[in-house]
Amino acid sequence: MTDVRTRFAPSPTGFLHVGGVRTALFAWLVAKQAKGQFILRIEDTDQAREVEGSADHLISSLKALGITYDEGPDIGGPYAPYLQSQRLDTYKPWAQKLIDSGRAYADPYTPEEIQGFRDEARADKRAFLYRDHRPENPPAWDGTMPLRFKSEPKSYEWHDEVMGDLHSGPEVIDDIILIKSDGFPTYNFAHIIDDAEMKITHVIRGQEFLSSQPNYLNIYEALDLAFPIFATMPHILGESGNKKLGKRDGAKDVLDYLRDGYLPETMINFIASLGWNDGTEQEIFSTTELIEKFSLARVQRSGARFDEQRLLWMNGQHIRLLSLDDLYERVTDFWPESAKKVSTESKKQVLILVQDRLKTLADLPTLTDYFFTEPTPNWSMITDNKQLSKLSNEEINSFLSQTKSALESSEFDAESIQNTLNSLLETTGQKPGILFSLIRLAVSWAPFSPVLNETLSVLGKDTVLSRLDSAIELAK
RNA sequence: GGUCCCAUCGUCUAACGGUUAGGACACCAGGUUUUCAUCCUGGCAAUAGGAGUUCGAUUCUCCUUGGGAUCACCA
Repeated sequence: MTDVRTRFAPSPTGFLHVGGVRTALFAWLVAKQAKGQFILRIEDTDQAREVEGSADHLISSLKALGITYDEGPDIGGPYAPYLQSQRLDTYKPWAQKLIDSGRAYADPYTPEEIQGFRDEARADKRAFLYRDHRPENPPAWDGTMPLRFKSEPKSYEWHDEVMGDLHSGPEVIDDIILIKSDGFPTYNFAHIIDDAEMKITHVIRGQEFLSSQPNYLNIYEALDLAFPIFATMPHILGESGNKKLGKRDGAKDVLDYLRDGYLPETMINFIASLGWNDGTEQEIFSTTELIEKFSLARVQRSGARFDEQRLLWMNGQHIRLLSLDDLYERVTDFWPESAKKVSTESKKQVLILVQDRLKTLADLPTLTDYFFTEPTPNWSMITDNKQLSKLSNEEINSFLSQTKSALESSEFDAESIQNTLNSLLETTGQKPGILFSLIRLAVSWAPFSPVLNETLSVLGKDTVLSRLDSAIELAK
């Protein structure tokens, strides 16, 4: 068994979105599982569509997600270069081979003439095939005209690791362009050569290439190349509508998800589970588990919709799995302004309390701001509360005052506070839902906060007492 | 339009031809002698339609319908 070698071969036409990530991820998983190699190759043969800087952007996106490659444009490898625009000399002999064997010829038509043929076919309600207009005596190819493949129309049956057994008829085989008049090869030609040269074993790509697959098979044969293993991924659909997720339909840059506080392992887990599962009821997978358990055969054939709600839930799950130190590392850029000068120790104490509540790292400020700075009282949080709104200001004043004096004489570790709070319930005769909600708001004025006794303990006695004072003032 | 691919709860999905069609997200209702976005329990909710094969079809076959992809000197 030869080494498994898979590749991700994007064109540098913009940012990397979840659809692209999935293709890359699955190819990566196949390679990792087999202890083979994963290669990044940039398909930049269309200078017109190229977007400045997107190759670098692609590279940093893969790195940020932890999808590491063994060979690539920035790190080189045995089959360098990995930028197609730098491989022009590689394609020439292969093109020549086809010319010599009579399987490629110069296309003498102007684009307008071809468009004319196309319109004609359309008017006749039949499919346009270039080979119907194949010139009888094409001129010698001098590089200024497109080089066309001279196809041999036939039926094919082939196997696809994801889609199963596929077939096609001769009517889909045509004389496609191998080399454009600008001297660059088309994707259709270049990827076949590169995959062969780079000894790629598995060609994993999106569904949009399925209909040109028979043409590729025809070229492999003309070139006398063995077929690699094919795997066609179904598309990821946009949130609304059934369209393939693309940049036009609001597909987001994966780096944006990371900036929004999603963990790389969440993105990996989520994207993998879009169209794949291991047959058990497990939902949360570490990247290591994914490498171990992934299989192309279990990839769904139908498209999957991208569901941000599920992504959000999954991110919370992954955040909870992190060790405190790891989490602390990752939230470095997410603390509120007010926490900037606070010690690591204090921030970690706060982090322990909120780890269970974070859904994205970006939730950190709203969840923790009041630990580091004086919160702005918002009395409507009391009047809008179903239970608290029934209390009169006198009652509020009284409850808070009793709380204050009880806490004044209490030790301030979480357990002592809990005892103090519990006896407070007895002396005031209030339900926890009312008394504790009141205390919570008085010290935090936040919509959500962690367990009360621990929150108070971390805030510290002085802060708690002074905030209770302020609230008592407000209730007067 | 031609060709190809696809079709289970709203969404992601599970189910050697034999299951009360399972799980997860979301939603709803309870619970956790403490709020809450955590956690726990429960509920709602699906095999697109029609034939056929079979003792028995979500599963196999065909038709219909629906969705998608592709028909570039883009990838």
